[in-house]
Parts: sequence; C-alpha cells; structure tokens
Amino acid sequence: MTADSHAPIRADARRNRDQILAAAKVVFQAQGPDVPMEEIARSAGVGVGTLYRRFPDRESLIRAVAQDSFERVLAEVRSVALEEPTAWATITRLLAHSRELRVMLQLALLSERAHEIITRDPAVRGIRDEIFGLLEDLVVAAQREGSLRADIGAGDIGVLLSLLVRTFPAADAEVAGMMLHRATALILDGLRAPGTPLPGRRLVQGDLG
Amino acid sequence: MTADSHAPIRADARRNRDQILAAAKVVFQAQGPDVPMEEIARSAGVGVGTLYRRFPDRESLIRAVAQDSFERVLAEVRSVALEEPTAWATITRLLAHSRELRVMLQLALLSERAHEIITRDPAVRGIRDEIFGLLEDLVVAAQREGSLRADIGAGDIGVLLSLLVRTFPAADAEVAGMMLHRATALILDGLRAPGTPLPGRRLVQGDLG
Amino acid sequence: MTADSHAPIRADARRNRDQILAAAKVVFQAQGPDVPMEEIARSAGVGVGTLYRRFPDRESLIRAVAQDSFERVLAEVRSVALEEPTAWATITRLLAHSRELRVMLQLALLSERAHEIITRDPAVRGIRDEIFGLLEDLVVAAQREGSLRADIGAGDIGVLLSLLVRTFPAADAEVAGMMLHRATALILDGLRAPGTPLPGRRLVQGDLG
Amino acid sequence: MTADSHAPIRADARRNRDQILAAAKVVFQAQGPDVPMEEIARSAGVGVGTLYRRFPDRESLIRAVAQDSFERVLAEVRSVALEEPTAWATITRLLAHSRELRVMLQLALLSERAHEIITRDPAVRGIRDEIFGLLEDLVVAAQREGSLRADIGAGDIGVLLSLLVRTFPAADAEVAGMMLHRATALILDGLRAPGTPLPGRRLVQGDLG
DNA sequence: GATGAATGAGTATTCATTCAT
DNA sequence: GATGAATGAATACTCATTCAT
Repeated sequence: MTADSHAPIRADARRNRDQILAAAKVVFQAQGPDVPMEEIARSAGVGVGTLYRRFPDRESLIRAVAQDSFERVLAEVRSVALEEPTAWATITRLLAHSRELRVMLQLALLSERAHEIITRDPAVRGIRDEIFGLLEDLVVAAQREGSLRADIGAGDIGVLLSLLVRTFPAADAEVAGMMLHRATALILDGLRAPGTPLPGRRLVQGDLG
Repeated sequence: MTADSHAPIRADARRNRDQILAAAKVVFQAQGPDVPMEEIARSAGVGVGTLYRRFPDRESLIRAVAQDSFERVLAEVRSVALEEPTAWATITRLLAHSRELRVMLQLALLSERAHEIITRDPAVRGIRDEIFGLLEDLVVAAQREGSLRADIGAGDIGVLLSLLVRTFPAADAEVAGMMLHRATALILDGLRAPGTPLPGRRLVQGDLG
Repeated sequence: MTADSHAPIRADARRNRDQILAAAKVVFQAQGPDVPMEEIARSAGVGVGTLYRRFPDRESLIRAVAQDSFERVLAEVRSVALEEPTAWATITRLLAHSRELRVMLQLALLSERAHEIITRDPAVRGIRDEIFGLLEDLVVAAQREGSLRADIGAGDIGVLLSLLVRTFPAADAEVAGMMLHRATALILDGLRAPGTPLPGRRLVQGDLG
Repeated sequence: MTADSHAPIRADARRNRDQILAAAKVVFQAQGPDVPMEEIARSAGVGVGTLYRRFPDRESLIRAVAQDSFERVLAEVRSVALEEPTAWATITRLLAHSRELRVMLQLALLSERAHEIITRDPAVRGIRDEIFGLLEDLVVAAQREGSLRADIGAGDIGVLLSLLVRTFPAADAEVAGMMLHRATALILDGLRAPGTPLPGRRLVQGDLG
C-alpha cells in the first residue's frame, strides 16, 4: 500500500547507494567534479554499471551528493542552535567547527557547473532555503544580543563561509589547519560589533546565486 | 641583429608569444586550467601548431603565464610602495585594489596541479620570493606604525589574499563586486590592531606550500 | 496433472511465456531486433530475470517469436485456401490482406542476423516448408486456372510478398495504407496472365535463402 | 578573396574526406546506420579522430553521405533523360538499372532514424525536390506517350522504387540478382498502360514522408 | 615558421547477461 | 520461480600532442 512507486529498495541496493554517495562525496572533494565515474565506482567498491543504475548520469550523482550533504547541515544547524546558549555562540561554532558545513559548501563551490546543477535542483533549493531561514534568525538574534555587528546580513555570513571552506595553500596539513583557524578567528574579529562601516548593504540569501 | 642565434626572436614571433600569453591568462581564468589547447590557440588567433612551438606542453604554458603575472605583481608592489605614504596604506591598497594581484593568485590557485607546477618552477619562485620580501617589510613597517595587529605575519596576509581572490557566488556581477568589497573591508577590520589574539603563530612565507 | 515432469508447465508460467512472446513480437516490429531486453521484459510486464529464464538469450527469443508467427501463418493459409473458391482468390487474399503473413515476413526480414537465426532453426524451417508446399500447390492451381501468369514460381510469390511487407515511407498512416494497397494492386496486375516474359527462370522455395 | 570561410580545404584533407564518405556509404549499406564509428574509420583507412574532425557526429556523417548520394542521382537522372529517346525509356532505365538510385534509396531507408535525419536536412531536401521535379516531368511525358498507365503519380514511382531497393532474401548473389530483375520486370509490367484501376489516388512527392 | 590535419588514448554511458534476494 | 541488482564489455566522442603541407 505504500504509494512509493520504487518500493522500499532492497537492503543491499540501499547499502550500495549509500556507499556510492559517501565515496562520491570524498572523491569530488579531493579531485573535483570531473573525476572519472569509474574512479568513483571503484572507490565505492562497485562496478560502473551499478553506479549508473543508481544515478543515470554525473549530474544526478552530483545532485544526490549535494542533497545528502545539505540535509546533514540542516540537521546540524538545528542541533547546534539547541545546544549553544546564544546566537553568537551558535554562529561561531558553525563557522569555526562544522565539518558538514565545510563539506556542503565545498561541494556547492566545486565548479561553475556543479554550482548550477545544485542550484537548479528543487529538492536542494528547498533545504537550502530552510538552512538560510535559520541563519537569518541567528543573525537577527545575535545582533540583538549585541555580539554581531549590525551591518551584516545572512548573505554576508554565507559569503564569509564560502571563503573559509576553500583549500588553503599550505605547506602541510598542520599548517593548513592553522591557516583555517587563524583566518576564521580574524574574520570573527571582523564580525564582532561594532566594526567600521562596511560598503554597500547587508547581503541576504537572494544575493547568493 | 645581434649575432646571438637565439636571442632577439623575430618581431612577429614575439607578438605571437605575447598574444598567446594574454589569451591564455584570460582563458585560464574564465574556464579553468583544463581548457582545450585548441581554444587557447583560437582565442590567441594562432593555430595549435604555433602554440605548441612556443610552449611545448600545457605545463610550460602555465609556467609562462604565471611568470608573466608574477612579474607584473612585483612591479606593482614596488610602485605602490613608492606611491603610498604608509605601509598600512600600501597593504590596504594592494589587498583591496590590485587587479594584477588578484589575477596572479587566481592563476596560482586554479587547481592543485597548476599550483604545483607554478610552485616548482624556479623562475617563478624567485619572483615570488622577491614579492614576499617586500611584503614582509611592509608587515613589519605597518606593525611599527601601529596600524597592523601584531600577531600577523606576511604569510597570514598571503592567506587572506588567497581567500579574497576566489570567485564569489553571487547572483550577478554587481553583487559580486559588493561581496568582494564588503569581505575585504571586514577582513581589513580584522587586521587592524590590536584584535583579539589569534590561535597559533604568525605565518611566514615558508608556510605557504 | 500428468506425472511428466516437464510437460504441463504451471499455468502462470505459461501465461508469462505467452505475454513475453506477444510483447516481443510487437516490440521487435516497432523497434527492430536490437531493442534492449529490459524493454521487452518491461512491456511484457515481467522482470528481465523471468525473460531470461524462459529464453536464455536473444536468439532463442527471436526463434520462439518466429516459430509462433510461422505457425499462425500456416494455419491461416490452410483456412483461407478452404474458404476461397479459387487458387487465384486465395493467393490474392493472402497477398493483399493477411496480417499474420505481414508480421511473419517482417520478423523474418528484421535484420540480416534475425534472418539467419530464423532460417537456421529446424522447427521454423519445418513450418516454412509446409507453408511453401501449400503455396506451390496454389501457384500450380492458379496457373491451371489461367489467372496467374505461367512464368512465375512460388519463390517469386515469396519475393513479391517480401517487398510488400516493408514499411512504406509515407507522410502519414493513411497514405501508408494507400501505398500498400496501390502497390499490392499494381503487383497483382503484374502477376496476372499473360504478362511480358520475365527474365531468368521461375523461382522456387530453395531460391530463398 | 574567396568568401568561403573554410578556405579551399587542403588536398590531403579532401582526399580523406572523400575516402570517409565512400567507406561510410559502403559500410552503412552493409551493416546499417549503427555501425561502430571505429569501423567506418578503419575501413576508410583513417583514425577515429580524423573521422570526427570531418564529421562531428554520426548524424552529420549520415547527412553528408546522403547529400553526396542524392547529388549523384540528380546528375544521373539528368544525363539519362538526355540519352534516352522517350520518357518511358528513361523511367525504365532508372528503375531497372541505376545503381546510384538504389544506393540513394537504401541510405534513405536504412532506418527510421536515418530517414528522419536525412529528411530534415535542408540541403538534401533541396536536391530531393529537384530530383522529384524531373521525375514528375517524366511521368507526365510518359503518360502522354501512352506508355505509362494514367493513374500513377511520381510518388507512386517513388514507392515502387523504394520496394525494389531492399535486399532480397536470396540463397546467393546470383539468385538475388535474378530476383531483382524479375521483380522489376513484373512491376514494369504493372506500370504499363492501361492496367486495372488502382485504389486511392495518384501519389505525389508530398505523400512521401 | 605557421598552420591545421591525423592520431589514439581516455572517459561517459549503455546493455546483455548472471546471480543474490 | 520471480525479481531486479551487479557486472563489465562495447562503443561514442573529446582532446593533447605530433607531423605533413
């Protein structure tokens, strides 16, 4: 009686699907959105045929990976907001410590083409809108708390996050970590109220492409 | 007209080389480091054969483009330092307004592979070292001036610059410009003395890979 | 209910087999002999697994479809011969109006490979021989009647039929029907006694490959 | 000063192009429109790359082969019309002996898809229209001569031709030849005035899809 | 020297067939 | 027995690089 036309999907198929998503996420981040499909399949431990049965082309795989990642971020934003005492602490923690958030943005910024594919997908857009709704609430709250400078919008937070998720050009992994932490701290310094006035206007979700 | 058999290169050959470099720079930035060689040749107005005569493979073209770009930056840093009254003003202007600097870093960060190619090239390294020498001087001077926070090294400036040269995920070009200006201003706010202490240590040139 | 272990096949299995044959016949005609097996299975309403259980490979499916079709034609030729008053009327009716005959020949002419597969199958050959025996009798009888020109053999009738079963290159289905009817009528005109002498000799069954 | 933007094409390139067209024509007829591109390339004695340089995809190759073939037929129809004393003789000779015409129609009838590709191409359509114009003139003239039955249009001739160009299901090549000659003769018998009235109406060019 | 033609290796994708559920 | 998931071989097409004109 389930209305779902694809039925509950067999357990082994489900496992394969998950493996593929996980592998694709890793491989996309490491090698970009143009990695050979064969490589994704291999690193998921399946044949290419299986990969293509689940995801009929590269686009649909990218979409699925993005959707999975966006969902994880949404869940995390919700739980962090519950755990942290203030909006500023929530923003800070997300900005500085969320691995899911990094992954999500790295996927979204992989390439022009990946960005378009993700942006055009209605499911992903829906989740993105939810995340942004929460972020806007956090921004307003943190400004009321007096911790976040007033001339900042949720879109600005998005922009700054998009900067911090890039790979850092470091000599080694330890230094890369330090770069991330220092740049993050410095940007948090910049975000703290009151700050010298910024040019332009508060950026909102719609300003992001 | 010197007797030296390699040196003066015929004028038209020189022109070809310059056209290719200019075209490649544009095309690399617009389409990434994997654009078909044919496309580069076409947009330079020459045949692929000519492209390959000048630059025996993609690597060598990338190296040449990088070298050209790094040289321009070196020249610019020198002239800006002469024109501006303070070290802080020099840093600010470079960070906020140097197109050459943006282009140079965008090339260097095009891709993992491009980064390696550039980094490994001795000629480019030489120029980069000169640029960094000047930058270190500027950092020290600006800290003496009391404008730049003390816990920052030239490497940190490099890191922050590397963030700001990325393409911004904007809905349109105007907003993209605003994103750049606002993010730059906010980071400059963060750079201003004194700031809350940053984690780790001052980063120096050697920390960049 | 016989004790024989292979014979009666379970009713549902029988139904599956019939559905597959019917679907395959339709799909082969519509899409050629290379349609994906999955598509045949789908249009028969079964899984590929079931298709392969019944027919271990494409060849055996083609053979089975052909055999089924040839049997239907044999039955039809017999009944038409009984119903029509003259041999010429029988030939005319078969040539102009038999859907089974069209289908059979279309299958046999689907492709070089399909033709070979069918031709090589002993069961199909047997049925074909019976059909041809009847056709030869009809030809002789019609020539005795004086309606069919004398320099024609059963093989010639086969050839002319093979022409008429092709898809006509018509702008729409109605015109296609008209093409078929007009070409059929014109060929019947050509078949009528006496006619100008044809080159070569009467063609017989053995001349068909 | 030639306006032709692609310049006169190099002699060796021209030769390759011609070889590819010739090879493709043969291979398409022998193996259908889905032969591996590699096979076409091989039988033309070039690499696949060369094939793709000249014809960016299978469609464009099919179009080019068709155009070439249609042009040959147009030329032949013109010259045969000049050589033969009557319109009926012209029609007869084309129908019975034109190899170019057979090839052209076999290409056009290769497959549903090939037919569409060819039909949609404006260049090919133009040539086809010219051929048909000539054919219509011939039909009218032959009917005036009293040789061709009156209830036939140029479209009918096209239909009958389309029947005769199919591969005959013969045991060997010699018999296949005989089948073609006999079927042709019989159809010519059917075409001769006056004939028993055909159903429907005269078919014209527009009736062909 | 310049040009653009030729080559062939690299990758995406499809589908026949096998096999676990 | 039925199902549909997994596999991998086959094939289209792209592009870096070489070489004839």
